[in-house]
Amino acid sequence: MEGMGEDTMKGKSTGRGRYHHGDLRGALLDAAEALVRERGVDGWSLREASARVGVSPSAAYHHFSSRDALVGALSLRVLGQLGERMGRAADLPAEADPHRRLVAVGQAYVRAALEDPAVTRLAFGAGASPAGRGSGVEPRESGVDPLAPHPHRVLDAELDLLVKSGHLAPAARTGADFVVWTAMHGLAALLADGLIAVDGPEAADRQTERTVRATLTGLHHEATPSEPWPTPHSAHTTRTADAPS
Amino acid sequence: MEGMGEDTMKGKSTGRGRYHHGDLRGALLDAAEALVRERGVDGWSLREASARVGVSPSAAYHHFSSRDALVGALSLRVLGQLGERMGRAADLPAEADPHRRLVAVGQAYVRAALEDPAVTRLAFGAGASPAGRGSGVEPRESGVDPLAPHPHRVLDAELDLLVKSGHLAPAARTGADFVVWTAMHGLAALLADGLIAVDGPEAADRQTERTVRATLTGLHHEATPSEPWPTPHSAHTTRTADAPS
DNA sequence: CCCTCCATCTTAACAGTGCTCAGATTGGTG
DNA sequence: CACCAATCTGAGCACTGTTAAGATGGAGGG
Repeated sequence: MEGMGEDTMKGKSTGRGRYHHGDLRGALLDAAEALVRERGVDGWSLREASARVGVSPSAAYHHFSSRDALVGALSLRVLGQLGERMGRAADLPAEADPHRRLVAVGQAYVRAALEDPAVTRLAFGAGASPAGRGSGVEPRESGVDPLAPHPHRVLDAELDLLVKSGHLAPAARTGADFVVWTAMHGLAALLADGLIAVDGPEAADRQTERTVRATLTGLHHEATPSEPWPTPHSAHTTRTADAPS
Repeated sequence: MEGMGEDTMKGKSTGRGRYHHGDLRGALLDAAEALVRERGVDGWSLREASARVGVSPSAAYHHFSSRDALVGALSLRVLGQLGERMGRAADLPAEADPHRRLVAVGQAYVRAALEDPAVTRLAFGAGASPAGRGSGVEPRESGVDPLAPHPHRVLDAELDLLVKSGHLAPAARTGADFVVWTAMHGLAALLADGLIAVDGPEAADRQTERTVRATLTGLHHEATPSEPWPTPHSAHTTRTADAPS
């Protein structure tokens, strides 16, 4: 779905051997994303990404001021894609019920974390790195579709819709976005970090639905008893701190 | 509260110059934790931690099979401390109301993330690293109080109590721990990753209370309209992907 | 057409990293 | 006291992020 189409202009094919790559910045982002997916958030190096693109290590520094900047840019791109995905999920004509729309948004959010845990982890965590903020020179945020909405904004719009349609009391609207975001994000983070395991995307969807609905109507007001539940990857049981020789 | 008391047995003082350190493993964990606090999850090196303890870099490898193993052990220790903290918060005689107990547990969880974002991030994220699982030799999980309960277990017990006291329908009990954990964890993760900002611990406490209560009674059934809300550190606005020279 | 400009990329190098291995140093045990 | 096994040291390897100085070649003006 990506990784092909390395140069959009000019002839030739892979860009290997070409001195001027065409879109090195994008290619580096692609390579980094693939590496993150393959080997985890930190299981790769700038040099490796450069080599994969067919370029010397220092070439990357003409597009990103540091490795952290690369990660930050990738984070932005992934967050944008996530926002788009959420928006698309909400606009599916399947069911126009505002509750269902919100559930769909949450499911898109959580599924992304389930399908691509490492990339999602990177996307969420890039802001906390020490050099994350002020390492750059110029803010020109190229490479990212500036129209791509942040996940939080998509959620916010959805809640407005919920109020307008009379499904949420205006008094409860203030800050409700954070409550719902928190719920979605918690599930996504627990899955991405491997602290919880579910078997299959459908199970994740059910869990997401219950979580989102609970924040709206409350666990107290549940009708249907429910099905198989996540299993905790209990760190105390599973993970071990080892001592060698 | 920690970092002092380097050698519990034998005389001398700092352990510097002593060939046998006494408790190098613990000292390394302390140093690593301090470094994480000071410079972020990845802003430190094994060598640096070793140097801070006054020991050669390779000494660490007699206690941890790799750097990742150190991080994993630290994660376990921090999670244990978090569990204890949650348990303590629940047992405060302040208010015995089961709802309030659950809120207190959540507040302990979230406050930890707020006070020590980097360490908390490490604690949660250590399991997802590629070498996290099978890198070790022997599972002897020394150094960690084996009685320290995992946060999830504390939460679970609290929900049982909620059912026993008639505040939660048994039908809704199954999987409710995951729903509540998800909510707490989402807030903690968003705060630790800097995707949300609140001003002061009290604001965080209020947000936590609302979040936990929402998962129980639902946003729909809220009575009191509420106060200042978190501000999104909107990544699209704040963070920038930079391009040099 | 050529020629200059300058963004783009390269080669070379530096300090610092995780990790290994052969050997020095010890506290405890026979 | 002598030994042993645990503990720590020192040197060294392959690799990392990052920087500096020089090569390359596409774009635009003459």
